[in-house]
Amino acid sequence: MVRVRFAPSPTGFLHIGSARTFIFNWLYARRSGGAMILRIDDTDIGRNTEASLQSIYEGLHWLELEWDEEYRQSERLELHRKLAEAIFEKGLAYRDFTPAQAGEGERERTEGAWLANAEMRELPRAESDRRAAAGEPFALRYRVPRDPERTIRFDDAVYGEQAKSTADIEDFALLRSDGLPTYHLASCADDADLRITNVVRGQDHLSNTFKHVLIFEALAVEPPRFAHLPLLVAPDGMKLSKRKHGPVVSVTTYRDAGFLPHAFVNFLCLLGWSPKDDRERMSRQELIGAFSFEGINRSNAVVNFKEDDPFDPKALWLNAEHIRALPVEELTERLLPFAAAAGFNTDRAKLLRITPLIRERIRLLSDIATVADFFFVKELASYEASELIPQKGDAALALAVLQHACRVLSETPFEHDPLEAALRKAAGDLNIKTGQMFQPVRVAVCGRKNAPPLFATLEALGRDVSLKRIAQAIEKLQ
RNA sequence: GGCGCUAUCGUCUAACGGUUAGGACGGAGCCCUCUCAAGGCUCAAAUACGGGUUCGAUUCCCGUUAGCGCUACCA
Repeated sequence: MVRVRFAPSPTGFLHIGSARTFIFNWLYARRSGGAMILRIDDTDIGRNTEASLQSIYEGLHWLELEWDEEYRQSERLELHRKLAEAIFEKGLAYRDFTPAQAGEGERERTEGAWLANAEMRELPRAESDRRAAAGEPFALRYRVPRDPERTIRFDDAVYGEQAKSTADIEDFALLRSDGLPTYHLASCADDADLRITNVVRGQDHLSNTFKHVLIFEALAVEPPRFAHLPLLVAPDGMKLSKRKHGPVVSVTTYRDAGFLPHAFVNFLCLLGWSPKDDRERMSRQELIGAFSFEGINRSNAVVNFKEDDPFDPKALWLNAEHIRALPVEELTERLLPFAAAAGFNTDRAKLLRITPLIRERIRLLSDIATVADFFFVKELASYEASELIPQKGDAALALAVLQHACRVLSETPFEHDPLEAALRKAAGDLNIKTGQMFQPVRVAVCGRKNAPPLFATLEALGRDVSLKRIAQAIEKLQ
């Protein structure tokens, strides 16, 4: 039974790289009929925030990603301590009474010194026990095999065979001097206890994995299968960080801008993974069906955002693709909150008529605010009278067109086909091109030149509004 | 500094020794057309560099360079 986990530390808003890690875990779990576990890695109590925790839940819920089990490391500290103790009793760890380094300061890197605290490593057990009993604080360090040195190995599902000499692994901490477990210990202890079969996480943990293999060995449990994911980086090649790159790395930014959760998941999947058959837009089922570790790349992927445009153009395109693939009813449902946020007075029934007119013209759900405003506002924003003048025409022609349109429209049924027939005939009456006929009418009713097809627009707007706006345009021209 | 990982169009990627190095986004152009979109077609655009191995390297090996990661009693 496959068991995978996503283990965020609640120290900031949900990062898109974290979301992607969740997704790859989830895809693998769903594909193999396994369990998806959410484990909150909150052992660093000082840095945890409730807001961050909420942001994780919020982001995951928005993405419509669900999990089967949930744990908090802070509630499992007994287990961590017990296992650390067991490792110590086996002689595979030692107490380090060196006071914790204050501040970050430059550490001396004289040859080998960083590897271990030789004095503490060799401290006789009796003395170690005495000092501990006397209440002297200590950190517990893993006693990495030195003599003879060994090669630690594991087979990464993405990066292949990995090997590292113990001569290059430092005596890392298992327990801090306040008794709390470090990430390495807590993570491995929980992975072992929760019977995690596959650890899928960011490549920044690739070199840590050797330490983890050592911990599993000390715990006498078979390590899980590892799969490391290439990192998401900024256009300058730097690892995406909440601090440096701000809102563009936050999942909620994409939600608020009007990305469809499935489109965003689709986009994230295509960063560092490929179905290898040129498919781009994929449904969730297709993603689950196509997912494999073999499809994962080994090099970092750039999220192509810019300062003036926070969204990767491909993400925008993919979102538009998903929008166009959505049934009108569902798209309308998704659009409703964005229409409300734009201050539009609307209801489901009205929006249902407008959705088909804008679905090919929006890339983000929030685009409804700028693309469909004229369907909702009472008064059109003011525009230049010159906009009403058609190609190869003048104000007089515009005026003639609008006056004629006014007469024709007041006696034409406001439905697509009759409107088209009437306005085409009107162009004939005036002996002008259809474009010259349509453009002034379009500007009059929409307030601008670029808008959805005219007849459907008129139909959606209705006779009263259309005629009123044409009358106002005529006034503007006089 | 040490250790590790990576390197194909601007970006995301395909090609697991033999291809005119493919697709997508973005860009340019054309077509369609009542405008804008959408759609269709076309074009420009890449194997970091140097050595090997091989009849033949994007692909395998070594080196260089560059980038990234780890090197905390953070995760």
